[in-house]
This record gives sequence, structure tokens and C-alpha cells, in this order.
Amino acid sequence: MKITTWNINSVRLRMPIVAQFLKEHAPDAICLQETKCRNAEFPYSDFRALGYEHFAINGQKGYHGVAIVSKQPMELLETRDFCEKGDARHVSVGFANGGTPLTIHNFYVPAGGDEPDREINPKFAHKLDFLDEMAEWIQRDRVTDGRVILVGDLNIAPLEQDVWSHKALLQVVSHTPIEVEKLGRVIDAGRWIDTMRRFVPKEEKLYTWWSYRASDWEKSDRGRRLDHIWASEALSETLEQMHVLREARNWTRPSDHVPVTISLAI
DNA sequence: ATGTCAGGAAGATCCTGA
Repeated sequence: MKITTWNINSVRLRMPIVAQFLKEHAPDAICLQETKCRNAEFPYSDFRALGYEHFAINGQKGYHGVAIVSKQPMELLETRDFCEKGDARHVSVGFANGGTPLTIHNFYVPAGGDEPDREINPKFAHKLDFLDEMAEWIQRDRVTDGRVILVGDLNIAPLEQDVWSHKALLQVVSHTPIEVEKLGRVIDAGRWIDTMRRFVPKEEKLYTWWSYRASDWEKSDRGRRLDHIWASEALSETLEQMHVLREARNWTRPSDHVPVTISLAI
């Protein structure tokens, strides 16, 4: 089974390159973030035309929004409202998978604004609170019991080689010590496997996002690993392959994030 | 590296968010 995560930065605007990706890579399920449309506006028919006929959508007008689209039938399990703000930042589904069920959680963690100080920046406070609530929920609800995948734009690049310069980004939201610590607690709460780093050693650079603001993103290569795929321990022996589709950053009218795909022997 | 994108409301440009 092949699962992709991709922050698409408007699913309606990006549908041509989503179609290109699905035709070329054919994952079983694709998890999208920043769909930026209401559920009724989701481009269902475009996906159906490509053989993806099952949907779990949590959208809202203009901002945020997550979706899981699948070839195989799946059950919508939940759309959790972290921090009780009414934001569309989570959706989960269950696949029957022939008697050994698989759950997928798809997240869009708050970006956190510019100033890494919770006292003066409510967006940063929201991000930190969101992470605390994720950790509590994972532990309390035993979220990682069984076969579970958590994907999404977590808006944090935790390791030194997850950013182009550890030193330059220590005070930049996405790589500050407090964010990294809180993301670590989320991981510990579920004993999650950071699957991307199973395949790429932590000493090697690994990015999934490059700013739109660079004049030449490829030349400067000032990326960050903001997108993640985590797996519960029960999936440890099934992890076959991982791929970051860097070339998608050069596609026509690209997202600033690229697709990340995990292949499981299930 | 404050640069580039997106959506929305308004109105043919601005704003907010990232």
C-alpha cells in the first residue's frame, strides 16, 4: 500500500498537478493539506475520473482544510477540533485491509506566525497549545495501538539536517527549540517511527518545502522538512520505501511543498 | 533574503495568512 502526503496550497488551483502526480505515481491514498475550500467545493469529479472514488474531507472557506482521497473504500473516523477554534486541521480514516485494520490521521498543524514568543504572538501560542493537545490525545486515547499512520504538514523541521542552516533557523518559527521539544513529546506520546528518517540518515539533508520567495529555490536550496509520515510500531516491519518528489517543486504553478510517499508491505 | 503566492471582499486593489 502506497500513501502520499502533500500540502497542496489550494486543491482547486492545483488540480492539474495533482492529476499529474496521481497518474505518474498512483498511490492508493493521498492526504492533502491546505485544500482551502468548503467541502461542497472540493473537486470530487476530477478525482473520480482518475479512479479515486472515496473521500474523507474536512474543509473550510479560504483557509486550512484537509482531505484523504482513496482508490479503496475507507471509513471516515473523525475530524477532531484541536484547541476548539473550529479550524479544519485533522481528518482520520480506517481501512479494513482484510482483517488487520489500518488507520490514517492527516494533520495540518498551525504555522505559528512570525514571532517565536507565545506572550506576544497568539499564533505561536496556538501552535504550542495544539502540539500539547496532540500529545495528550495520543497518550490518553492510545492512538498508536494497532496499525496507525500519521501524516501531514506539521510545520516543524525537528532535526538539524531538516533545515538548510540549523544555526540560522534557531529563532525562526518551524525550527525553534520549544517547537522541536513539543514535537518530540508528540512523538514520544505514541512511540511513533519517523519513517522518512528510516530511509534517509539523520546526518543527510532532507527537505519537503522551499519558500516561494526565493528567486531560484533550486539554486539556493534553502529548504525545510515540514511534512512528515509517522508510523506506529506495529508497522515497523512493513516499511518498504519512502520518496520525496523534489521535482514537483518545478511543476507548473507548483505548491511550495512537494509530495512525500511511503510504501507499506500490507 | 521581506522576496511570492493564495483566497476573499470589494470593486479593477487591498487585506490576511503562509
